[in-house]
Amino acid sequence: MKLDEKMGLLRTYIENQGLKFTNQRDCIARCFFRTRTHISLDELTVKVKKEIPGTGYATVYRTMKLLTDSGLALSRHFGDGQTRYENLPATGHHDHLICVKCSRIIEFQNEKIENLQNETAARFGFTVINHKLELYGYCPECS
Amino acid sequence: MKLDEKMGLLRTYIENQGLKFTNQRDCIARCFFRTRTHISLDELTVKVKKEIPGTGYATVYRTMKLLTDSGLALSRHFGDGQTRYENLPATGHHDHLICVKCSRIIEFQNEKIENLQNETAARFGFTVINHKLELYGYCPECS
DNA sequence: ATTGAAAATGAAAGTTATTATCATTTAAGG
DNA sequence: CCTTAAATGATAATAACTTTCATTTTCAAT
Repeated sequence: MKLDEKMGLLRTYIENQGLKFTNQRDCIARCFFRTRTHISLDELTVKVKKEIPGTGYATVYRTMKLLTDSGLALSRHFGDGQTRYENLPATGHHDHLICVKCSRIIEFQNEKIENLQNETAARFGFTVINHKLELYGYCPECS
Repeated sequence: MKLDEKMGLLRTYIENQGLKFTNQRDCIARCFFRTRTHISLDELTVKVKKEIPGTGYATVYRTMKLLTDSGLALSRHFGDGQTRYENLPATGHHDHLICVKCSRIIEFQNEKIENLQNETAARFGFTVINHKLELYGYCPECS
């Protein structure tokens, strides 16, 4: 999805909720949409402050809540005690390979795994709406 | 693995580390090994206090750290902001189906998924030592 | 059994990340 | 331009986890 498209969706979401589209929200969303990493609130706040210096952590926090509620961002926990936010995958869902030594994170997709997941869930009568698959181990450099 | 076997492993681990096997550790470990749920520190502390009333949260915390370090317990995060501890699966690894409405957790195993995971990781040169697969959705009662 | 050094304990304080509060400022429709 | 509800930023409150410290306990060596 293109940046403008995301910004449009955000604007719509905000208006539908009777909320207001502010400078800070615009800036925070753009900063976030630009990132390719799994960014934390602290890291994002630093970026945002470079563009709008006075911006408070609380505002970044609240805006990321908006973004996750609207489905434009995903929040995840990897193992350090921080919530990290990630952009929607370009195409379909993706999962993570995490190096336990150097903390490198690689993303991957595997449709076969997804299918098996749905099959398995169906056996228990579950309807899956989301999933999380993380493989922990050693990356090529660390093993 | 039988209870006695686990207690033996714990004892060995503790002795090898030059630590001491205390009443509290014995009680906390037994209480934990008895549970079938994903128990939190608070919940476990309640159980332990029924057997050794004075026991402090910090001791339970430290003992569960011992248990996870020694590999006799697994710690997990599901979505409420709590660390939960679970017993080693009886046979192989298992994963979780989590109902987003009623929070029910069902465990399952699927060897085919495991194999695909290893295959996928290998393509990136990763050596997998552990993984986490959680499927979020609606259980039969909630859907 | 007694003793002494090292470790464990429990209470309480300290951390850290997250969430809420509140006085002030701002967006956006009329 | 006004009004008013919402947003902001500073700060306080929470919640879960982790550490500290004075006291107690374990356990190996008497």
